[in-house]
Amino acid sequence: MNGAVAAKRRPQQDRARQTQARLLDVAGELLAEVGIERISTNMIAARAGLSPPALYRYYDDKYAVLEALGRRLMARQNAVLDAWIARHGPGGIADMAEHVGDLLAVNAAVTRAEPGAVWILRALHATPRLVHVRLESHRQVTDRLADACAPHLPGLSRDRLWQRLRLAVEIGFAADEMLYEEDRVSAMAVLDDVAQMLRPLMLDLAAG
Amino acid sequence: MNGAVAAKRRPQQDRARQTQARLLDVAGELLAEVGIERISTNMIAARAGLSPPALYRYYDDKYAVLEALGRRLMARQNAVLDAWIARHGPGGIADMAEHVGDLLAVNAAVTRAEPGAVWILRALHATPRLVHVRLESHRQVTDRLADACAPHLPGLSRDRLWQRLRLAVEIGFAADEMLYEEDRVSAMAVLDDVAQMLRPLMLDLAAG
DNA sequence: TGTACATCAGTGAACGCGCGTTCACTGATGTAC
DNA sequence: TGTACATCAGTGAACGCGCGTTCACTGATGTAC
Repeated sequence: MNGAVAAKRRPQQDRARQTQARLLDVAGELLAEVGIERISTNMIAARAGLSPPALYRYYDDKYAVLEALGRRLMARQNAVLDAWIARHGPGGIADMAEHVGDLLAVNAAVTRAEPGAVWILRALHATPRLVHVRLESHRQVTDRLADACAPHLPGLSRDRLWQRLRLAVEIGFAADEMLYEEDRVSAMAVLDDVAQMLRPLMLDLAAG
Repeated sequence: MNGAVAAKRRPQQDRARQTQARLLDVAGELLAEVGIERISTNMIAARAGLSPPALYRYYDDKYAVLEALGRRLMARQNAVLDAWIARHGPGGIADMAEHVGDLLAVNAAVTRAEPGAVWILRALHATPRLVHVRLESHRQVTDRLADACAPHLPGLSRDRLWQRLRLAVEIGFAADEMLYEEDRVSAMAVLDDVAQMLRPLMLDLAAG
């Protein structure tokens, strides 16, 4: 009477864990090289040095691979977000507003480090069966920021706070993504400008 | 000795022009329904009530269809931009900054009117062979805005102006796109907030 | 330390399917007289 | 107004290919004694 369908079992051996991670690394590379509408399970397996069926030991189907890839990237983004909140959350809205540029910078660093990161985000965005992953992640980021801000804004409705931060999150990610295709702008200048724009949006919450 | 490869000849009859437009309409619908990695030329032709080879009378290949679809949407966006510039450009930076909300609103209206508009934009974004279309369009929008602003900002370097506006353009489109997947925010509130953020960014140009 | 055995990781070969595209063709439309 | 003819719009059938996925299997690793 244990578990109904029970997804995939987690790998037991070290070799397997490496293989599983390699599949994601390779999928990221391939997304960047050929895009979401050309990538295939056979391609991913081949590049990872595996035969096609091996992939199915780790993922239920093609979409499960891409979803796992997206979730891994977003978990890394969440980790730097948590670190930032731990450092600046206690200092209140003013402290967070002042250091919003740092958050953009560390997030950009995560994206830069992951192979094909920007193509992962775009693929999730452009695939109906996967949009929910990105959406959930952005909402989760917004939730965490709202949790960090709310204690310092006793008079403000949670809903209004959330909506403002949601927009800020979207803008932060959009600016980061833009840097990967637009080479006519300076990365530093853009991140500075975005920080400058988001600061009043946050401080405004405290004022209003 | 006329033209080398010469792309596709433009259709001569009315019937043909309607067919060509219908192919794009249908492609937009299908992008929204099945996404970039499931859409196919056979699918597009079938939904348009045509046999597969008919599509090739109008477009060289699958990517040409999607590119044409993207360009048609962007031409419509450019049209409302031009109207806005014609109305508010002569009034100077202050007038434009004040009415930036109108621009966001009419642009959002264009997106809303086109079937699958948001999926078109995402598909362009996620397909290596098509990214250049979106990039060119955003740059063109930025150019036009820079042309409108430059006469009122004699002291400012064109490059700095352009980079600022480029960011504003990206943010405007990102906010518009967000509205289609995030139902926890109010469209009006978001567009208002974005307008409020972009206003100082523009006025700042005049001041600095 | 050696070995028998259980479990885990990965393979070779194959499947049915729909893809993008081309060919030689037919039916529809427009034009000249 | 009628008709012969040129051009344009769309079709039926087929192609080779790589897709996602499954099957029954083999080789690698870990464990108990």
